[in-house]
Amino acid sequence: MPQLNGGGGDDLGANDEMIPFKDEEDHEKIRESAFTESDLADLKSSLVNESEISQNSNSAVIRRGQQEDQRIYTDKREHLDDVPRHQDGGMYKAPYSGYPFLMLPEPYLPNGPVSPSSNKVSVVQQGMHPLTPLLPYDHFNPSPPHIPTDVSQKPGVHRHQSQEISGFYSLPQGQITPSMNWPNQPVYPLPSCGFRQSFSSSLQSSSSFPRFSHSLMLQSGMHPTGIPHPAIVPPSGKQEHDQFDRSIYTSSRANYLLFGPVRSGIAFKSHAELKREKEPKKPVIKKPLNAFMLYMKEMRAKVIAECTLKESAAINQILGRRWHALTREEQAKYYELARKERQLHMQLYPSWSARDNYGKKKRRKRDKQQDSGTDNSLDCS
DNA sequence: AAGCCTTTGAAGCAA
DNA sequence: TTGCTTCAAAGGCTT
Repeated sequence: MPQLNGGGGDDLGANDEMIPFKDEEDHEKIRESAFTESDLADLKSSLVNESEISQNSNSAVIRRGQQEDQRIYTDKREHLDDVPRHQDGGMYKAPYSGYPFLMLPEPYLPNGPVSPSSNKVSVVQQGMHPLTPLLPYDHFNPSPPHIPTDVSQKPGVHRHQSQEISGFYSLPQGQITPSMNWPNQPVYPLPSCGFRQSFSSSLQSSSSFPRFSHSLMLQSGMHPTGIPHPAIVPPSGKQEHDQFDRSIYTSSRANYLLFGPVRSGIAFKSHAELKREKEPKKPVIKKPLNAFMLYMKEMRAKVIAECTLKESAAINQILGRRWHALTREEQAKYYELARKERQLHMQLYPSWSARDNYGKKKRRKRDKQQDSGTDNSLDCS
């Protein structure tokens, strides 16, 4: 299995990267009872009950149990390592286009070169998982014979560049595809039926910039390297708006200077406000996706098509069941992918912390639970 | 318009 | 170390 690199090499939380498999028996039971595409109708009708069950059971207890199981499973990881990996030998076709898996030229990476041969930029095809187009799934083998997988990235430990990453994500030298338009392209696989608009081509013109003229690309949604990145999002959707407003303000101020306060028709903002406006808003760097999130991204469209469902909550319940029904090997693909995601994320944003995004939501779930009193579990009769 | 729902996993933090 | 909290995605729904 994605080896999860046991052996003390995996610093990216490999120990908790595998789901708890209580034992084979349970797993088989899960698989037997797992959602099948043929019983879609049953699923829809039972969905509520399932959610009720899952909600009524103490989630904290469940989590705790899972964590314990994870510990148990950690011990089993040696087993997993014996499991044939990616038997299909095919490509991992995750459509997720999370990180571009760029090979950043030295000047672009805070920590220096990714690899000795890193003077190139690799980009993934749009609409595909960054690892997909370039990497046969065999590349996910965490222990390529020639590449050490040990990346020490514990908190507080210097995150050195992973040669593994460079080995994984390199492209033919100098290759840049015109598809590096992360911010605008949907991260999702677009099903053939297309419930979304096609990829934006706004940055297709990026092919016109010979290499990253990064000084011109330092805008929201772009990594400081000048490379757009899906993990970077504007602090709010209003950013363009704000800039627009500012331009209006600028011209209005000119009017004020020319025509005075009456004809200019604006009330000037306080010095503090002006200062605040001048400070560039920090783009939000999102958390890297975990294995389940990657799985959801890949499978959501499929579930939507199969179940004719649209509500994410319901879809996620299905995906949660399917996730548990996956074999170790199947899950391992996503754990490994998630590990790569975290590695790359750490390389791109060495100083980023998940804590940075805390408090983004205005109303915490906890607050709501306090408000509602005690039990907010579903009452489906 | 903003938050909720729903899932699992990773990370952060307090005890 | 343990246990809890928050966030990551997503889109319909609720407030």
